[in-house]
Amino acid sequence: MKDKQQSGRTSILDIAERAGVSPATVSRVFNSPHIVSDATRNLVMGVAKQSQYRPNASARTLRTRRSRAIGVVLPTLTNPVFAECLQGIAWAAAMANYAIMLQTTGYQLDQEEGAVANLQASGVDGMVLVVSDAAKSKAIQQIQAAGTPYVLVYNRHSKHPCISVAGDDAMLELTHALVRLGHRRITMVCGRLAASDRAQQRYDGFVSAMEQANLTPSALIEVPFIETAIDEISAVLQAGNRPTALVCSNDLIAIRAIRAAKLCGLRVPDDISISGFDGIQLGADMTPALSTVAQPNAEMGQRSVALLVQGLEQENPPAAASSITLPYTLHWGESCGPAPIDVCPSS
Amino acid sequence: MKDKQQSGRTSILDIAERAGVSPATVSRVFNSPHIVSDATRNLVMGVAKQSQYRPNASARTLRTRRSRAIGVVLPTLTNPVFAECLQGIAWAAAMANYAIMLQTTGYQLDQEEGAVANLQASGVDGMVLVVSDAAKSKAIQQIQAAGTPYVLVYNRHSKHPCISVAGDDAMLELTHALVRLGHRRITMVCGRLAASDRAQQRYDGFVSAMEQANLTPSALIEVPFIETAIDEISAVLQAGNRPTALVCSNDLIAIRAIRAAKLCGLRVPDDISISGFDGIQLGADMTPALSTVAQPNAEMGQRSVALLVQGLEQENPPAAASSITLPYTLHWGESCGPAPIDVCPSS
DNA sequence: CTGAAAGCGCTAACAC
DNA sequence: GTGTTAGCGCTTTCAG
Repeated sequence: MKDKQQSGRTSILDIAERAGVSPATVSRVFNSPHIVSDATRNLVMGVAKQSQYRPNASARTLRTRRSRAIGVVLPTLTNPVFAECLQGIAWAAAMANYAIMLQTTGYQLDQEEGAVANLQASGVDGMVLVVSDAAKSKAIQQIQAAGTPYVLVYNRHSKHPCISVAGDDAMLELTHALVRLGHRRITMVCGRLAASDRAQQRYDGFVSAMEQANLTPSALIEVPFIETAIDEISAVLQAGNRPTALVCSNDLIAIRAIRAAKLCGLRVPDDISISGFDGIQLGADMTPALSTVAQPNAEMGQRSVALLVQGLEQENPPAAASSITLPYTLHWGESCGPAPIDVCPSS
Repeated sequence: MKDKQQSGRTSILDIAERAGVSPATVSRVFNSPHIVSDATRNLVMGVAKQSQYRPNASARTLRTRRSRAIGVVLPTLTNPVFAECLQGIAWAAAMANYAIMLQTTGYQLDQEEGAVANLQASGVDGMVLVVSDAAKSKAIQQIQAAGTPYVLVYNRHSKHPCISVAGDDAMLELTHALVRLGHRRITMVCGRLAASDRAQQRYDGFVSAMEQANLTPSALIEVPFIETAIDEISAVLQAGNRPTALVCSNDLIAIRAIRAAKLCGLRVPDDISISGFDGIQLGADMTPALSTVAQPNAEMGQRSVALLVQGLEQENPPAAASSITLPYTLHWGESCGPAPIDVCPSS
């Protein structure tokens, strides 16, 4: 009598039969409830509930060609900036009733392409991604070739739909502020430029600011993104005529720079000012609290999903024109201060 | 002549036709290449490649009842411990050629159930999750009712397959070490116990250690998981007869406690020792470097996927018996030191 | 407002 | 080694 549901899942046919209606009606109850009479709807709902019926996603996807899944491609979760963003993505996706499929690239270009390929194979409806370099990303080309809707986050490029912050402006503003605090010898510490167009843009802003202030930016320090690199930074801090300020391309690097400085016996910010970029939450809980350019990371994730979903629903994929530039905030923590006066004078 | 592929995706039928073979053969080429003759295999592969053919995942899933997707349920990505774990999950899943679908619960029980329901609806083959309380999780019951294979991470419970670390032992060991350093007034700062069985277990270890040392643990400070709570901690530090050591249930809380201490004018570790738990990577880059019980977070993620996938492949769902306890490491950073001698004597 | 029937793209018996 | 065929569970015209 009740041996029907034992093997496999209950299907729409079972529900139809038990409710004494056609499968089509059951389908309607789930997809367009309002076009079904109250009586039948309640009846079907009841049967479905007590049979613990769950529509089969693959069958639905196969039929409708829409998976309600969106692919997410991120460099790493080891940097909290992306974790925070992903949290925003997850919230927004849940709100919009989409599932998310995650892929991580480790800043590796071949992995980016692989991630995109996997996601295409999984049949996602669209993708949210942060790539190394939007300008020459093969991964993006693949996506476009397949006609999959997509939105970039953090990346900033006029030819793509992007949710981003004006990193160059932000860095320019930050650098100016440092100059106003009396700093003259300012060095930038960057993640590998080749692996991040954001770092490149931030560097540009830094250089502009220095030029406008008639200062020569000292040689850029390029460090790996994922490993620690405290040694490279220490070397610079121990050289003669060391910088009075270190401007870092992201918070993680700044935190390590602070450690490097302290290990060198320098006080932050008394002896040296150090700034970050991103506004990760932990930055505010450290001591000294990190001075940084705060980006609305979770919001950026949410917005990217919102934009993508909107494009999906109205069958009008997000285009470059719908890009959104979000405002940044200069967070003055405690890691930056006036330039020290007792340091050996410049040159 | 070439107007076949313009609408929709190319299917296995197209490839079969173009290659002059049957659809079944094309299927075989993709699923069991070795049972097809070299000649036909190469032929089909060629046609497939140049037609940019990608097997349709939903159709395959519908037919085989296996999605090659695993669901992941995590409390939050705002705590790097879970982000690091997720990174491990992502790696392992990619290695094993599985996709991952992510859901976040914010430590909310109803969200846990919702997440599981969504994942079931998405048709994942199995799930990896960390729940608030393994002992009484309705979410886990749902999973079991549906017969979906699953593995818990961080949670530790004899009735479930778990990848975990002995949090109680670890905390006991840590507390003993603190006692050996001369600390007598040690207070534990915990995330809400109700929201985390890990915190509960760690607390148990703390209490055991204190009892073994014939010390009375001062009242537990319970703080929220996600918000900052620096004020609550400061209050305790400013009270008379303050603790000489703060034992925190996770690194995030420890970092905030360090800030609270410093804001109260206390030096860490000279005036007060503060320890964390989890071993998030950032802890090592801070100054003082965080003293903590390090867990192999990424590895825990990897292992959980490995265990799950193995269970999936051999159609033998992971059981409690296959649980794995991973070793923890006491990381002595710089945030803990000998108890100060100048503090007002106890009672 | 509801039912009948076709088929989305793929795999797995089963024949040859 | 390869081809034929029958669905997996669902949605969606098209009738009524």
